This record gives sequence, C-alpha cells and structure tokens, in this order.
Amino acid sequence: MTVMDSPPTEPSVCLEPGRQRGRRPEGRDRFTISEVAAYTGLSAHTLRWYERIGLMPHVDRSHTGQRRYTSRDLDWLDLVGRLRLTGMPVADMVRYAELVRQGEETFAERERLLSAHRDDVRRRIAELRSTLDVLDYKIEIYSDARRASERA
Amino acid sequence: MTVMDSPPTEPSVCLEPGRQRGRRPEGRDRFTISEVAAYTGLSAHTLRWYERIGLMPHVDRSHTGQRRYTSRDLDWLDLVGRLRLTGMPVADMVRYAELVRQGEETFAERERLLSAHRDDVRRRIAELRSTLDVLDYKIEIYSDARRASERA
DNA sequence: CGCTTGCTTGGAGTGCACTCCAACTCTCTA
DNA sequence: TAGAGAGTTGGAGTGCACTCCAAGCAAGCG
Repeated sequence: MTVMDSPPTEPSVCLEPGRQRGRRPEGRDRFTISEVAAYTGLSAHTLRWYERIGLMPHVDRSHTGQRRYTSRDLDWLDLVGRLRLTGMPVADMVRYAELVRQGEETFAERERLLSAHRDDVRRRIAELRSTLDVLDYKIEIYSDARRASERA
Repeated sequence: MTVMDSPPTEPSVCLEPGRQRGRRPEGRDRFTISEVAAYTGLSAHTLRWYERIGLMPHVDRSHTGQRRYTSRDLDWLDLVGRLRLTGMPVADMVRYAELVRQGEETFAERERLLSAHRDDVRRRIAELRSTLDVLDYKIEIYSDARRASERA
C-alpha cells in the first residue's frame, strides 16, 4: 500500500548458500506461486496461509485469479523468512506487516519491534555459543574415549 | 543406571545470569519437584512429562512415592535444558538419554549425535548473525527517519 | 480432444512440546 | 490435629505453525 522499506536487492547481505532452494528469477516481475515457493523454500500452502493471516501486502492476480508475485514481494518474503528463521512469532510478523501497511507514521513502533527482536537474537546467539562450549567439552570426552579404545 | 557423563558441576560454563530462575540448592541431595522447577525454570508438569517420555534417568522416590531429585539429576537437566534451548528436538534428547542408559559402548553414537547438533548450532549462529546485519540496517533507517522528523 | 500438471478455495488435520484437569494423598506449620 | 499447600496419576486439552484435503477451474501439449 505504501512504500516498502527493504534495502533495494542487496546481494551482500544474503542467505548463506544452500539455504535457499532457488536462484532468484530475473527479468520478469510476475512470478507464480510455485516459482516463489522454489525461491523462498516456503511451501505454496504456507504462502497462501501467510496471505490469509495478513502477512503479505496484497498479492497481485492474473486475469484468471492466479497469484502473481512481484520482486517486491520476494524482498518482503526474504525479510519474513529471516525473521521466521530467527524465531520471531508469526503474530509479531503480522503486527509488523500491519505497521508497514499503515505507512510512515509507524516508523517509531517498527523500530521498537525490530529492536526488541534484535535483543532477542543477541540473547540467543549468546545462548547458542555457551552451549557450543558444553558440546565441545562432551564431544571431546567421547572422542578421547574412542581414540583410547582404538589404540588398545 | 550407568555412570553419568557430565562435567562434575562446572561453574565456569554456566547459564548466563537471569536465565535460570533459582540458585542451585547446596548441601542436600534430595530435592522436591518444585525446588527443581524453581532451579531449572521448567514447570513441574514438564518435569513429570520428561520422566514419562524417558528423558530422565529414573528419579528416586521418597518412602511415600514423591520424587526426590539428586544433584546428578540437576546436572542432567542442565544439559537437557541447554539442548532444548538450542533447538534439539525432544525425540533426539530421548534418544541420547537411551544411549546414556546403555553405557559406554554407545560413546561413538553419542559423539555423532552431539556433533550433528553442534553443526546445527553453528549453522544457526551464522543465520542469526546475518539477520542481525539486516536488523541493524533497518533499525538504522527507522531511527534516522525519527531523528530527522524530530529535528524538523 | 483428452491428459497432465498447476492453481483456486475454505476448512479440517497434524506434530510438537507442553499444559492442565480431576481426584486424590502427603507434608508442614500452628 | 486441623488446614493449607505441596505432591501423585492418566488422560485430555492447548497453542503454534504449518499441512493437507476435496472439488473444481485453468493452461500447455500431442
């Protein structure tokens, strides 16, 4: 409805290779649901469901009523996919989508919402890291035991 | 049933402060379920459920049948809580618990299981980090806009 | 033209990880 | 010894995020 606030296709900040199923189709700007599914790794079911719950900013339709996604939609799905993979609840993503629809006067609240999620992500990185230490410790115990029994 | 394979109460590798609800009770070695719930942050319901599904190595009982957890159990729950917080499925944790019950001949498979999880954790750290970049980028856009409108 | 494959819908179903309930019994403090 | 507040069980219920189904329309190909 209003201007979308994504970085205009930034290849530097990109899902690491192997994470996404398809390369982004270039040229056209009216992708079918299965093309988008292949690109995002989300199922067509999930894409329709996202639309139903208000997580998509109105997807265009062909003359026969089939969905046609724009590359702007793909940008949005990139962000949504990222937020999802980093554990943001769907309800919060829907809230964010509403704010985007409402326009510029919601910038402050969008900032709060993303900042809260960023704090969350930072906490989880710390959590994962400290678990990594425990895993290293235990794995070493097991592999020491294995090497010892192989030598015996 | 067999020897537990946890580092013997290592205070250096510890849940970051604020994460765990209670400080570990010292001295005694027969904790009630609510003490354990307060310590681990898991609910008593969940502790009973973990036992039902085979995620606990047989908890001792009082003469009237109430659960009495040892500090060895707390060590185990520390590990389980960590694996849980880092996204290991309950089914995998049950599998690991079975391997521990079976004794030393399962060291190699335990190592495989934990190594697979470690790879997973590493992947997720990378994922979180790359999302952090995107969040920083967008938050900066919003706060720039806010500061600009405040100056205007 | 018929076949295969893909897209549409609302609503129902699934899997995971809890979470709660009813109907008790046990423990602790006054 | 009475009462409050713990603890016990099996089984049912919840919330989240999909995931699938049935029934039908649409598009490309030999």
